[in-house]
Amino acid sequence: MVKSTNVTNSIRALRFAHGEMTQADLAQRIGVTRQTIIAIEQGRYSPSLEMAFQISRAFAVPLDDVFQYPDTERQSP
Amino acid sequence: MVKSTNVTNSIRALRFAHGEMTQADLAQRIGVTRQTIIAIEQGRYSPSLEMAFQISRAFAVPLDDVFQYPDTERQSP
DNA sequence: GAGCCATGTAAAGCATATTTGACACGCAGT
DNA sequence: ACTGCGTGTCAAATATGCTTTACATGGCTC
Repeated sequence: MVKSTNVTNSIRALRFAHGEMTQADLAQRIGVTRQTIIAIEQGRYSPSLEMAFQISRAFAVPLDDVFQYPDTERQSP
Repeated sequence: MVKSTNVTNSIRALRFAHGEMTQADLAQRIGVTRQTIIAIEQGRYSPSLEMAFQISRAFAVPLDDVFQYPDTERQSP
């Protein structure tokens, strides 16, 4: 498996929209490492559902507002 | 870490609400194994975000309709 | 120019999710 | 009683998420 992930996110945008929150800040607030935030923010892999919920809650927005799932996305049509 | 998961779901209910869809059916439709469906349905572990999106899409409902995340869940208040 | 801060990269290792295959049980139909 | 189906369980193997540590860069301040 070489594909990174199909889920995109708006974390970076939300971070700035929430008072210049840094990656480290967000990481701490959620309870994960900075690494994890970086990787997710860059779409290297999709987080666990729990992580996703925590992130969306950190920004006080619905989950669908943070993560977008592109259409029916076939692996290899 | 011994806790299984904090995320609950309504998969079983949705399956029946969608024409007696069996676990195997759902698994195939989503592209995972029956094992995975069983485990998630029983809350043994929380799926990846992608999996969650696929499941909710299989039922044509918003993600928050399938998975619920309990309050602010503190590990040890 | 030295020092701090925010961000990015990399590798090793542990934890968890997902797969595969096999078996058990209750229930309906023949 | 036998068969098929939906569900559940167990165990081992592979894949992926997450952590830890360490180092590199650009921008900023002093």
